[in-house]
Amino acid sequence: MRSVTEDLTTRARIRDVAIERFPKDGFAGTTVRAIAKDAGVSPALVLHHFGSKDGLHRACDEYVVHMTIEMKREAIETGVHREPGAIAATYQLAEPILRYLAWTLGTGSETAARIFGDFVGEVTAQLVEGKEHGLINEYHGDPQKQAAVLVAMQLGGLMLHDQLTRAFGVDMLTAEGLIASAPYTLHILSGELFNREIMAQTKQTIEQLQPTPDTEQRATR
Amino acid sequence: MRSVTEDLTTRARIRDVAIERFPKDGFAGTTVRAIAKDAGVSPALVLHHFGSKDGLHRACDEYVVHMTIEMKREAIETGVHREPGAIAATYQLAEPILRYLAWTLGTGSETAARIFGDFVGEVTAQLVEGKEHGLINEYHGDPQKQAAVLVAMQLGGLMLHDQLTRAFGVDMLTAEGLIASAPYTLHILSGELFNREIMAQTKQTIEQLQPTPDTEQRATR
DNA sequence: CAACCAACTGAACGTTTGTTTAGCATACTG
DNA sequence: CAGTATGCTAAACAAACGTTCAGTTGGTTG
Repeated sequence: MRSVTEDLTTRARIRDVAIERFPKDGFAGTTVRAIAKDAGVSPALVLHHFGSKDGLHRACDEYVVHMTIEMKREAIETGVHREPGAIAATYQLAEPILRYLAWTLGTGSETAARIFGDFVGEVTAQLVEGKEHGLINEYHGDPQKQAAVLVAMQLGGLMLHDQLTRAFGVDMLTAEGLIASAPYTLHILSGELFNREIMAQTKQTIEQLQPTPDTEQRATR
Repeated sequence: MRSVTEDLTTRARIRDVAIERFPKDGFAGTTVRAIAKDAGVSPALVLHHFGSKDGLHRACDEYVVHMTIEMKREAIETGVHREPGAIAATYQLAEPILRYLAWTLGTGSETAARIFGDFVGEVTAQLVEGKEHGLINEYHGDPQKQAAVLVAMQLGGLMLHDQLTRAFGVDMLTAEGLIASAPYTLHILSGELFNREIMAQTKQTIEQLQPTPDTEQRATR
């Protein structure tokens, strides 16, 4: 498989190197000199293009957010469930992007909050729409909070891809890994794993521990 | 509420400062001088007690793993669901521990693999036992893989606690946050959120995309 | 009291860090 | 052809880094 980074602008090549390095060694742990060496340029050029190390960080964030949106759009247009070949190609290209995304989400940065917020917004809409299409039975309480928990669950798999890769023996950031793990995820989400009565009962027990609603607005169904 | 770090050994105080700093600024981003300043000692003393910065890192890992085991044991003994006051106190003490844990899991270190592996082992046992007690209906495929996905989902909430805290308006690393979010989690796990038929059907569709089993050992139910 | 040991510090060491600056080549523009 | 951006580098800079070392406390032991 051909390397994608062959025929790129030098600027883009530097950025791509940074996107690979930051998640691996952290921001402070990644030196400008290391990035320059990987990209085959002088350290000065990195700063010539991005102004500063922070500037490079911002550029990486911007690019990854942009690519995430682009990937999502493309996935929808292609039709995710119908073309496993296409989604595989997308994933192949996007592995560093996903890795960077997972890293950013763990940093608690402003970008992380933005990405998480976007996902929650989208899933919230899907929850409301899903009730019409029949995919969603009924969400509990505030749909936005329901969406946030759902997104956190999903992203957990992304952030722990290294561990899941070890557990499954397949790279979790590829289509193959997704396909291998999806049945296990769906088994849980379809309610087939846990005993429904016991879980529902536990839920009620915990709901009784809720602090008094005070003057807070209460979420309605 | 009294600070817990008042009447501690200097060595312990340094370690606790490091446990707070590492997740916030990363390992490379945290300087020995900053740790020393926070602990009110000289930088030289940090290295006197831990040999090197890496030694301090190892000591933090060890301590957090130890505390995690201790907390789990204590939670079981106290009876998690019966004494909200006790669990609250435990959480109060353990917030930095949980934060450090979440950070470590994202680094892909050896400690992260160990912790994740421990969790998976425990949940796997719970899955098998759960079938007898009725909590578990039936797990899909390999119980260890099922456990891994489950653990990743759970830890997703831990690793994204900052985002969930914002979404819920309550600190997710406290008992209050746990209680606030638990009903939403249980709503999903009890199969009340998604339409079961559609999810089960999607699962079957994806199972058909599975690569040929080749010579791999196949997981049995 | 002398000897000792662990806890602790101030000052310094050599490296590495992000960044700056002056300058070189190439290619486009008038 | 002169002029001027653009992409790029080598060399150097001050600051900050992890670490070392000699030396000072204060309490314990013989």
